[in-house]
Amino acid sequence: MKKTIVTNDSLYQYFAKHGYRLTAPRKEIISILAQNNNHPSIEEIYFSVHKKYPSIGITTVYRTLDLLVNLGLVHKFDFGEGKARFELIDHPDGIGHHHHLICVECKKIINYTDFIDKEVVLFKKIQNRLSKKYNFEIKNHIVEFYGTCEDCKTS
Amino acid sequence: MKKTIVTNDSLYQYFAKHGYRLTAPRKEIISILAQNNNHPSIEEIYFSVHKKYPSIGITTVYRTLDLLVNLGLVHKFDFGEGKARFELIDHPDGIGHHHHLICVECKKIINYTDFIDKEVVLFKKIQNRLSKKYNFEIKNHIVEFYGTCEDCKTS
DNA sequence: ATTTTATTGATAATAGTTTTCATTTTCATT
DNA sequence: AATGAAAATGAAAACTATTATCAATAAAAT
Repeated sequence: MKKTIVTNDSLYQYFAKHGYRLTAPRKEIISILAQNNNHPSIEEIYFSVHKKYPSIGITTVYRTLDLLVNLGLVHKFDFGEGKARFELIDHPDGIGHHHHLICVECKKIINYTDFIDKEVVLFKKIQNRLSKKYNFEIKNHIVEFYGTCEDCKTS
Repeated sequence: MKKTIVTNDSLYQYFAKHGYRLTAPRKEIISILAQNNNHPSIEEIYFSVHKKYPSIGITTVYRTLDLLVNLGLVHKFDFGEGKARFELIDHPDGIGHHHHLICVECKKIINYTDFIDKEVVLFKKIQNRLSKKYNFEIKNHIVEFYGTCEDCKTS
């Protein structure tokens, strides 16, 4: 799946502009996220990165994800499993953008893209108004439907 | 703030139907939630309930909230603070329904109701299609905009 | 009344995340 | 290229929200 990844150069600029450094472990973590749109957890990211960069510590993964969230490059999800999950933010109207159906029982997550167009058009409008009204710089949004999935309805 | 609270009787029926009992601590917890639309945390709920019902243990609060979420009466939020927050679910088109703006830095939460009508109309349509397509029983939805608030933009 | 089943509360255990701190790396400036 | 300042890293310890355990209690069914 193709993501609208920024080039290393412009990423570098972006980090520098905010006073941070685009180091090897950070690049590796971003690269893993770019290959993966299944909202991986810290542990999953850690293991993936570890293959290419065995010296990495899990603390760095935590810190990097935190940084990426604050830079507005990554979104942090909590689907009720007791651990966070992460995903690179595409342009909200770009390829790859999706919303979620979440089963409150088994925590299964379904990505859907139906209606995304209509949702995005509405949200763009809402976002403009809200950011002006509250002087709030909106970086991304999430939409989630909670309920019971096919498998858990019966049992 | 008025919530569309079910009466004790019908609540009782609802619990019974699912094989649960509407006990004193559970009633107290629900009552606290009904008075409070500021998404309280477990600890906050615990302290509130404790005033009226001092013998309650925090474990019961955890368990009850978990139950209420599974029954579809309460929504569990995670705003990135490392702890959950809860809120009674109103009818999605009813009074009190709101969406959120969340500051990724200071975790401040702004409830907004602007555009709720349009959002709700669209979501009702989406919800119908999704629940059929995925055979998923949707109980509620959330919409959240993430970004940087007024105060944190400058610093 | 009695039996069964669900619920409760205290405690202990778990797991995800954060803090601390000494070491290393990166970048800007010689 | 060498140096110094600032930022980033990794290991370990500390923290904290949440969950599991288990004996005691309360509620419903018989």
